[in-house]
Amino acid sequence: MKLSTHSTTLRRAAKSLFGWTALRPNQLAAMRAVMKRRDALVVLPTGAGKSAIYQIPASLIPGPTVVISPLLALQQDQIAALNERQRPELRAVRISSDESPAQQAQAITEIREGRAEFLFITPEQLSNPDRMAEVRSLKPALVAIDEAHCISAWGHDFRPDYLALGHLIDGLGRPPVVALTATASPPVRDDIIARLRLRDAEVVVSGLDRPNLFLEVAHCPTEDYRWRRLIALLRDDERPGIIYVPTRRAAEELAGRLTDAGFPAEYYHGGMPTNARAELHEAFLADRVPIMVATSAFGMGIDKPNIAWVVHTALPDSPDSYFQEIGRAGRDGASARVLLLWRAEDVGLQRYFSGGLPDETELRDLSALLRKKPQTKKELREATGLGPRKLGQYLALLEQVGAAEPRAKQRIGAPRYSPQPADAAAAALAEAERQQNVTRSRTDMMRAFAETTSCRGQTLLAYFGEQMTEVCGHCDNCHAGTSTADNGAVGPFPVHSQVRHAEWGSGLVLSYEDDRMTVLFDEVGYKTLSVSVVSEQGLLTLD
DNA sequence: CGCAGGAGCTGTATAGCTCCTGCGGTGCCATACT
Repeated sequence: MKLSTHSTTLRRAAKSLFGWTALRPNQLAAMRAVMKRRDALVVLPTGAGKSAIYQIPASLIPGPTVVISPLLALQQDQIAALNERQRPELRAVRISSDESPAQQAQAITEIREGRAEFLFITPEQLSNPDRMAEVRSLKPALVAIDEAHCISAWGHDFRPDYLALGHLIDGLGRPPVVALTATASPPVRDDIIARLRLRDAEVVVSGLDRPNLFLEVAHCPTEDYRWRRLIALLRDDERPGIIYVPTRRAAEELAGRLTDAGFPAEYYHGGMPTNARAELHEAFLADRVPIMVATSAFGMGIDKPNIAWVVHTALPDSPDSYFQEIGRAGRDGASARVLLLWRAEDVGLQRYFSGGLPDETELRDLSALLRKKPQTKKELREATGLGPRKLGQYLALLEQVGAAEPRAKQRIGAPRYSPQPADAAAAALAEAERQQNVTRSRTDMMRAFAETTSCRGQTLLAYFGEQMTEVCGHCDNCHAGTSTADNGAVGPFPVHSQVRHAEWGSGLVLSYEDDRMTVLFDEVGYKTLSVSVVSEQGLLTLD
């Protein structure tokens, strides 16, 4: 049988290349989809052998594999791990701003001559049409998108080239695509599939419940109370852990204060020199740093089994970030503690980060400029006086509404049938508002998680579209006995059904909890509604 | 949006209040220097 042939081949390759004697059912299902040249979206926790899902099939399929990965440091680790094995069918090279033109040319040659299998690259590199043509000529047989949630998390403003990945894959000749991530809520999964334009994708999702993590939340009205809760945990548990703080300054100050108090701590944030970051990262992995105080910069690529606790000293921007960050604890299966110390005022910072709607006039002028002739970002910056950050955000928005597109030689122009500047600006502004609504509603959901007296495991997993039939038994509310056990609560509309609200438009029913239901609306984001009010007043209809 | 820190006022406590201003995350890349 053909399927079992693939399974046998895959198992044999796993044994030969990695020395593994078995593959997990999830791994095997995803690998078989890749072998059959089907698109796939894989949501598995880090450490579950996620990379092997593309690496093993890639070694078997003729033709090279393009690996799109967001961080150069992460790429470096992955390339080193592959090349350490000294197998030609696993050899990896890369093209990035870290390589000289000569090194870049050599990487291309190695792939072309079949001496290397994997080409690691960032979306920013591929968005250069000249680079794209070069990679396309290698005739890649597979594209792997690592940390695929970045498309949703970063694409909209921070790294706009992530948004264009669908186009970029088309530019490579549309080989099969496998997208991988450790966390993705249902709307984020949909976003990944839509943006990458995956066709009939095989979606592999593992169970998200982490029974060895004890979830705990404390409302901290004063700084002093927060400090005492933190110290209590550190006294209790001398194993290594991470403290997430909201700002760079908080990272430096808290690390200093803890060290003075007899808890040796280091700090880590994105404003530090690259080599210092690399050293700290390595020291933490090697158990030489017991306590790491960090901003969200400390994250991807931290695959350390014995992280025993994760503390947040402020409300994260979303359950997505929170789940990703607490997920780094207890990978070895040992019991681990997860503590959120928050105040309502924390929301202010998140509002600032999500703030700043574009200026419609500036958008219109930029759109008009693009219609005149294709220009480089530098030329556009000089002509408009916009900062690089703002310009990037505006161009991404205009691209989404069909009023901008990349051209050769790093220029950006207007598509042939692009809308009039005034229309483009209005559409782009509306899109920015929609994105802001959704982002802010995620923060609302994070706050709801912090404030709930129900089971936290159920609440968190409901956000990710997983309905737990029992209370989790590993959170503070379960421990205190306040978790209500009216499991499998049902309401007037089935979970995952499409509904419509007169004001908020269409949305997706995510979960029920007591008398509350959570709906994700396309335009305004997450909303929690009272089931009885919805029923009595007929607020929702099936869409 | 909310905070920290400085300025300035009050009005006699060499301190305490209020107001104002500036700041706040995540990382590619390119370019211009040394």
